[in-house]
Amino acid sequence: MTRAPATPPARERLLTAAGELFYASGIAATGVDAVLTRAGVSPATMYAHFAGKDALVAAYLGRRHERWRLTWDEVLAERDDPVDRLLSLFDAVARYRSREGNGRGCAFLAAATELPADHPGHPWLEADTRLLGERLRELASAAGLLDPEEAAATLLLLYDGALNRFARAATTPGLPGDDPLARARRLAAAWIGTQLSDPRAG
Amino acid sequence: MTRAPATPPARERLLTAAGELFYASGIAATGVDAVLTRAGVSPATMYAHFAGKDALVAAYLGRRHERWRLTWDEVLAERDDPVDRLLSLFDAVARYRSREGNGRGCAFLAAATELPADHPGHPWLEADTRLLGERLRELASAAGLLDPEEAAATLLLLYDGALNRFARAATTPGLPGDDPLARARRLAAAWIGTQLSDPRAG
DNA sequence: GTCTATAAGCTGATAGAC
DNA sequence: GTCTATCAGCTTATAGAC
Repeated sequence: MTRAPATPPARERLLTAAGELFYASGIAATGVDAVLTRAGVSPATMYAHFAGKDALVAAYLGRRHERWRLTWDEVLAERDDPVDRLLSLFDAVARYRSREGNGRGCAFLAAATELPADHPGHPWLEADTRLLGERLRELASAAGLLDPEEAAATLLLLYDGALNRFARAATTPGLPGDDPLARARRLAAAWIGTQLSDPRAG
Repeated sequence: MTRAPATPPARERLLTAAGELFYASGIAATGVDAVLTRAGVSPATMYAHFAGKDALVAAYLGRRHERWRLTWDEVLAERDDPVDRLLSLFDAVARYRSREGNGRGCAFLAAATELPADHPGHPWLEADTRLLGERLRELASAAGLLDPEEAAATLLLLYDGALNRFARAATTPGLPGDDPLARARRLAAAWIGTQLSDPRAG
């Protein structure tokens, strides 16, 4: 009855600990020792599961990308109106935040500033960028916007802005307590409105 | 005739080299050796000018903050119209970029993800955040906007968004080649327009 | 067979002595 | 300016517990 599961989640605990520490303190600043201690895993076990720290970092980024994509899928599945589907980007971020608690902005952008270009985790950064661009272009097109490319660029600007505000708020406590995500969504909705009603806008 | 200047710019060369390397490769990933080599300075000389790497990092951030502030001052001095003065934020970034070439987004935000909260350079990150907020509130107020706080938050969202787009573009080459800064300025100008003409907006 | 505990080697960076 | 001590972080090896 009180038996441990047949496959003890050593790898799982490593990924969880790595996710928390890498995101909270930065990748370079987080030592392997800290991850091992938090996960309660011995070095030998870790190196049996991952080739090294770089591989652990890559797995951390891959898992984060996967969860973000699933969250967005989930929100999209609840939306029918084409404009709502386009704006679902912001709702998905809100849900991801409430679920995983990413109070320090975009993990992929943070990783991009820390990792060299040939790091094994780098493909995940590009995957994130590509997913955002492609989906937004599709959704904008489906919403009947004249220039999907333009729409994607505008929404990405607001999306990146909101995430960056979170990152800045994390470093400077005294900031005004408004919600950047709600603001970004409002601005996006207003902009989409101008695109739908006035074909000459731009 | 070929005499070196009376005050050889050892400290200056160090700050220049540090600025280039820290910004391009990240602070944690850049070793002191690399800075010394690029500056052509010996370790002893460096430790005579700076207590250690942390102090060098703090000086790098301080200098960057100072130059950014001066650039914005410069642009502001050329603007008379209150709305132009409010939008000068984006023109100042453009000028700073063309002058210092910051192709990888906001150095302070990047530093914020890399440095621990008790790092000696941390006050500069807060100084940057404070300068942005205070100035924008003042300029928004002078421009006659109803809610300067709201205006500052909106412009900061767009400002952070543009800088974040630069950072993302640096990691993923295949992105569309539009100018996020021009887009942010356009969106800001349009939003300000709604605030001036329609007092009930929000 | 999988995981833990401990310890030691290696690399490179920081710091300081000469 | 050179050269070396010191230290931290990553990795691997050994030995034992469930």
